[in-house]
Amino acid sequence: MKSNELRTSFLEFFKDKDHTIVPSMSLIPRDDPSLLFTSAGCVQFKPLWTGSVPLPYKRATSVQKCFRTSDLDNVGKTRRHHTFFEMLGNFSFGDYFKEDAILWAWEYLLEVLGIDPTRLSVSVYKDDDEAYDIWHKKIGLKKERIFRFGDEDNFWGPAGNSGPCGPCSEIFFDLGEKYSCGKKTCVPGCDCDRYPEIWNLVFPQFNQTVAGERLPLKNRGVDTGMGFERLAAVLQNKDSVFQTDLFYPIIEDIIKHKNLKYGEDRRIDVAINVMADHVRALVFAIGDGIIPSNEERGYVLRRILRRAVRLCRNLAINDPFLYRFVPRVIDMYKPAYADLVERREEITLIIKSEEEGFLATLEKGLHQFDEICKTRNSISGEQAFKLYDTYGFPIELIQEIAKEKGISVDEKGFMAMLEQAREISKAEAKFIPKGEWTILNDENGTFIGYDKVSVETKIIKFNAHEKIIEIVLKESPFYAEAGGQVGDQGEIVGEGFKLDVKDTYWHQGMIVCHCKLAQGKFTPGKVVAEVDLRKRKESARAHTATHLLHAALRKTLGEHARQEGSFVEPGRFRFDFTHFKPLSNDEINVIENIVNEKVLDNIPVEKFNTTLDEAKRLGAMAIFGEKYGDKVRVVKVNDFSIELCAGIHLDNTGQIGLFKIISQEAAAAGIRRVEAVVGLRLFEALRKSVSTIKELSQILGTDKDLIKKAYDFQERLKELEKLHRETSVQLARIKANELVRKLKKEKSKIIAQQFDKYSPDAIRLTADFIREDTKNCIGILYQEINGKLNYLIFVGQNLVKKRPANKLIKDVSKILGGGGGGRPHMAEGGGGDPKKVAEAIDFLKNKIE
RNA sequence: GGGGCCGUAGCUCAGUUGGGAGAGCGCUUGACUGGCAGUCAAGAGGUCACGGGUUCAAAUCCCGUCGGCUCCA
Repeated sequence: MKSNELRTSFLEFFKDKDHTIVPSMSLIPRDDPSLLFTSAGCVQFKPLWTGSVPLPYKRATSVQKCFRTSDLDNVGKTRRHHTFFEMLGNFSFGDYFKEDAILWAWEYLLEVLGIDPTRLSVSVYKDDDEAYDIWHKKIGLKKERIFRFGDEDNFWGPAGNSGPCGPCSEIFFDLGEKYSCGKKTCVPGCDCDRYPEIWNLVFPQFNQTVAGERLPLKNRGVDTGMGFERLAAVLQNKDSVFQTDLFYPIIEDIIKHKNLKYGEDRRIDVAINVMADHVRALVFAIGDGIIPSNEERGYVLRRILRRAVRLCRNLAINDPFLYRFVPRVIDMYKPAYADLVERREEITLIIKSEEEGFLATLEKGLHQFDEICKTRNSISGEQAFKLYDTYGFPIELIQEIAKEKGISVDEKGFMAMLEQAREISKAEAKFIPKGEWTILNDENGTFIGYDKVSVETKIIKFNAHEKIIEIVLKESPFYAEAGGQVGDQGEIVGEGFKLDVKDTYWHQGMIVCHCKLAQGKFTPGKVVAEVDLRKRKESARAHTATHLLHAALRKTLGEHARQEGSFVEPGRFRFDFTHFKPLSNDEINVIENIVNEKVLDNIPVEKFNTTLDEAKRLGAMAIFGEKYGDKVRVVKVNDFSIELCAGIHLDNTGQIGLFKIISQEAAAAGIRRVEAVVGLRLFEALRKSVSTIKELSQILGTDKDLIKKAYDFQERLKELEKLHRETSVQLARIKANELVRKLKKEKSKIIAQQFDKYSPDAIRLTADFIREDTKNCIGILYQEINGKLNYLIFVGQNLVKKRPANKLIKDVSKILGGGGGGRPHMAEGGGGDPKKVAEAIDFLKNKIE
């Protein structure tokens, strides 16, 4: 069965059993900060089991995009590990339980897929007799094909650090003797390749807290996950996932490009597998809006890409290479993930430029490498770590190159330093209250902030740790960070205490206020919650302005200028959009004009809830990679701008006040970022710049052509500086001649001369000239500035060894009460007392005679 | 969120314990010259990222900001 058919057959099977087909969530998990990536099919459903949101359906089925890097080192080497994969799942929330889950799984495998039941065996949790009996009595599976395992294997979850978990039952497929590790202990569940686990049926019945406690789950149910790629390998009768139609077309492309042979040299096979896996993962991750970067998700992406590039090097590929296979991946996945198609060029470009970036980094690292090799023939742990940590040189590559050059690497020392760095990083990580959530009322807070900014309500959940307290309110006027708009700030006042709300965010369907205790002692109960209205207003100005900007960009630049992300805070915002070149000044002017026209037209901003279909019919813009429910909120300004958006907006565009773009830059390849300010903040900035210009015109003595005037001044200054330099040289020459003549006439060996109003440069030059003319003298040239003495001591070439100037100046400075230093032929000092000059000169006279 | 490194001429970079802002390439001009980066000479080009501090003196030391690279969480 082709994999594209397999997907549909699964969804159709469960649809027939009254399941709602739910689309895959983005690889970026929404409102779950404990997870970096969507790592399983159940992630998007977590709040449905805990009951923190109302149930939209009781049964669901999905094919979920997933991303895991926990086994990164194994990817490509084994027949079943990969970073990106899809998971087939069926889910029940307070509805059917073990029996139906098991019977349907069996039915699907046997009757739809036609799998030979004699090749299947199962496991259950050690004391889960209920599941055991269903397999044994209802299905009729023989006892020797049912295994009981403990917590390690048959208790699942939670995904992330808290949430639903429970016992599970796994289904294994027997590939046959030849894949076995041969040990006597080789039974289903063995680590070797013989019995891949194809389906895991989880029965979530507990809600594990952050602290590790397991509470009964409100909507206990079923959560199953079947590895799509593994299943495809079984059905297509392939040795490994890389030979299925989910990978092989990519592999074919790779070997065609470089005339490689697949299946002959394991080392080459592994490299090709890794490349195929990683490029597929990159396409999906970037498709969901993650961009390679130096932090968080983006960093994981960067690491994956670099791992692949490094393996390219092993195949003697030294140019950007991976990006070539993006079209193939997208082509393969088009039937199930059509939205990738329109992002093809962008994804290709991002991967290509990241590859180029890494190749440049490697170039720099190689330079460092050579520097080290110049001086010694081994690399210490510290040096290896520096190459790795500062120059981004993968340790594997350090070893490879060292091997080529025949030098050793202190791997133990390297690992020790890496471990140390990890510890430091962990220890300093951001403080999140580790305390326990106290649940006073097991209902969900509701957001009422669209209409109200102040409300009397009560605390229903809280998590306090010293002065940091996280709070869930029954009714929250605080907007939680979403859609790029920062969370509201404000205060919560209760009996005998006051809390400052520093931030508000979503956590598993709850609106959480991150607070700091400002006054009194915290006790839960009735409170008055009030949003900081001034900040809220300024945020709303900025947010409504992003919508106008978005529309103006599309109108000016074309339909491709689509929003990629935004960051909205009081009075200003950043807006990222797809566009391939910088905006010209003309374009910026046009865009600003359009937005400001809409502001001046004072158009009402309509906000209403509707269905997703209706919103689409209206032509609403949605942000790519965002997931929307069936009910959506639409924000509409005439026909000019219609967007899906849950953010806080103004009542009419006039409240924006004024709009101005203040900067633009590249956010990533193919993505431009503009920053703009609005409202009061913009007004403040304008006021400041007007007064700056006013002051400037006063200084420059003109109120027009300021720029030309400034250039003129600059030009004039340069001329004068040049003239001054030339004069200084001549003056120094004259002065030097004079002093040398005097020296010779007096047959003295010391020159002491006051040089007031000379520049340090001129004094130095004079000393240079004197040193050219006479080799046997010591000189001190000094000047008085602000009642203190600056001085320069020089020593003739023949005396440099015997009486180095930098030593003399230490002693002279002691006499004068200042400080100084320099080089043997010339030294400078300062801060001395002018009255003691004579004493210093006497000292020098003594030194030379 | 926490570290490391970096920011100096158009480009690639050097700049010792704080004490004259440099090299190579490129550019301009002139002379010489039959090649492969031709040779020689002269010249232009710098807010040493920015803002504070320490100091008689900061490209150099300290603090902060911005930007780039990089490692970890």
